[in-house]
Amino acid sequence: MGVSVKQVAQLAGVSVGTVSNVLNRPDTVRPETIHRVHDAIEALGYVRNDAARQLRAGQSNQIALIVLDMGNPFFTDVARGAEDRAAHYGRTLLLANSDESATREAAHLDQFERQRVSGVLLVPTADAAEHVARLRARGVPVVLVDRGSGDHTIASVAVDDVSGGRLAAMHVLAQGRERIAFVGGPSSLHQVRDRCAGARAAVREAGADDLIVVDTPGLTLDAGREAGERLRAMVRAGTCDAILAANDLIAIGLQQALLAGPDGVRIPEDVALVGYDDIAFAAAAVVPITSVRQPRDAIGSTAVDLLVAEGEKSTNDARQHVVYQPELVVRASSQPG
Amino acid sequence: MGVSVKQVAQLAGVSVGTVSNVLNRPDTVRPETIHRVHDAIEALGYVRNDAARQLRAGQSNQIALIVLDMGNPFFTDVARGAEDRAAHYGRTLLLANSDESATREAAHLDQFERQRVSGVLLVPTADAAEHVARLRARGVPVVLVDRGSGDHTIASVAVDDVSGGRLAAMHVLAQGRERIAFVGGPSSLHQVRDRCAGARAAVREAGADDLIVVDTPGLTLDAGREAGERLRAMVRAGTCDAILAANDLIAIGLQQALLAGPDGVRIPEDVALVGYDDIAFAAAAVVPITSVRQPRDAIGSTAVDLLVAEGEKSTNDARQHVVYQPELVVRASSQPG
DNA sequence: CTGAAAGCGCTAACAG
DNA sequence: CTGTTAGCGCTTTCAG
Repeated sequence: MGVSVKQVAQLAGVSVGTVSNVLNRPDTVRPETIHRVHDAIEALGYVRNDAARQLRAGQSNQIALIVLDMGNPFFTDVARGAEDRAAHYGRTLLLANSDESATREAAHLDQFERQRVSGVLLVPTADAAEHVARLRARGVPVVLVDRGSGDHTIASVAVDDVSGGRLAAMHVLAQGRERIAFVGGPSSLHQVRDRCAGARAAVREAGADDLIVVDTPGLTLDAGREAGERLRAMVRAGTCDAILAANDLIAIGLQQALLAGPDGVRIPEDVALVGYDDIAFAAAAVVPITSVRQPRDAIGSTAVDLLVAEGEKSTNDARQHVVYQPELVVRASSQPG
Repeated sequence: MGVSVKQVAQLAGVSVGTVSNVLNRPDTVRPETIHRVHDAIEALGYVRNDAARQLRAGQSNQIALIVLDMGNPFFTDVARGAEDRAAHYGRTLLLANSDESATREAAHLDQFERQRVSGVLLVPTADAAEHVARLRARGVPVVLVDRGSGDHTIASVAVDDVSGGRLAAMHVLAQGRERIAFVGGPSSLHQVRDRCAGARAAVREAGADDLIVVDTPGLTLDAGREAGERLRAMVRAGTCDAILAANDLIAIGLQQALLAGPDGVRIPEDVALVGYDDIAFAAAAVVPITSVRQPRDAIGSTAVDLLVAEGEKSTNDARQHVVYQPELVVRASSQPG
């Protein structure tokens, strides 16, 4: 079948040990021998077999990243940041998508464990705790991404979502809006809960009406559209004058539904709209969407840094928890009007 | 380090061969033994080592997919289709991003070759021919995606981009638009060349002015915005009344720049805009964008089908070439005005 | 500086 | 039905 070191060695007239040395520690081999070996490799089209190498080594140099939704540009940006950083450490990034499903998440984790990846970056689903515990029990380094871990022994990189929710709410409150809705879900996701909690706190402090919470089955364009149908009626009835979305996909979907049809409402005149993540498409929407920006690249690259640092710790050492502060980017969808 | 079959065998009081049988051919093992082995696996937290298994097997059951831009929802949709289909065959999909760079593409291909993936689905960069030839010489099955291969011995799944370009052009020509621009690049990409060629052919046949071709450095939002700055002036000067974009990211970027500022132009009154791919965000743009739809999921899943079929062929057999027909989805950005 | 040999964890014969 | 054993391709001592 494949070409192996043995054949290379034979053609070059050396032993397999020497071929291995040429490949991994060229400085210990005579230049002329190196040359001969390289010629043989070229001639035979030899390609190293990672499975064998990894079997020998005991683990791979691959890092896995599991995100909640590959269709969300927020996560592809995080992935890009992680991939670049991983390359910097000479590691490969394996990308997987849980689609917010704990089952799919578990399946991917199993697969990665069998592959003996050197670590896992996980944007966890709601029910991830158990899977994570199992992984760590087996000694697989884990970094939680886009979510602070309550557990001090698990490293994490996150954005202060409570603060982000507060930021969004205070922005619309400052314009005198008082009937504020928060749209997102499932509420089992921490991102959703925290952003909602932040918004609710701001609303309470301002003495406005209680936050209207609209639950959605997921953080997608479609979910946003569906919620928008319901909210359009509320806006027309005057029971809602500002909407905070749990992410930009929801916000974009909401906007489409709010503007649509003969009974469409005006943004921001009738209702202000604020998204979350500040993906590139938020600025390109029908009415450009105000959004809470997260440092997407930095989240990914920092996660890789933490994972690499993880290698040097024992299970019970304290872990690092990086928390970024979000930032409000104001656009037309919430312009005072 | 890790727990191996040997330890499982010992605890269960059987031999390693039996453990392997329990795992891979349970029907050949007495139920009670199976039970004992499973208990031991559970107790020890045994996880199969894929590297060893794969080394033994000679190749993995992983399929690789390399796309041009993970940030483009078109490709994530293709990837989703491929992943689902791969799972259906009991295979895992490895996802990688070349970012339109032949260097990155080559690096990923090398990596996948070392991993002995069972095949590669490739959305090729402009300079991929050489890499592909090398892969195939080593016996790695390859399916070209989103691009018909001139070579009959390489399987491919594609969309008729010439036809798609023609569709877009005929649509705006039918509205009496005669000064049509095509925006996209780099022109080394076949997608760009074919779509442009189709548009040009339609324009010629209609006897309109020659197609104005605006080259961009990539198929991204940013590239679209930059091109939009230039085109806005042309529209105002009356030298352009319709724009065909090589994809939706370009179209969305274009639209942002065209509408922006005090000298912004109106869409579709001053200029019609047509995109390509029909990603979800096209419908959510400031002015919803008319687009040429491709069957994204089907492209991904068919690619996997072809790759699997590939397994049974010898190098010189003819390969299958699936070509989908695109479909025009008309929205406000090109509404007769 | 180079060669010989052991062994990583697994599976697939082949014997029992 | 179960046990024994020979490698898969590689790296890494340990001798030469």
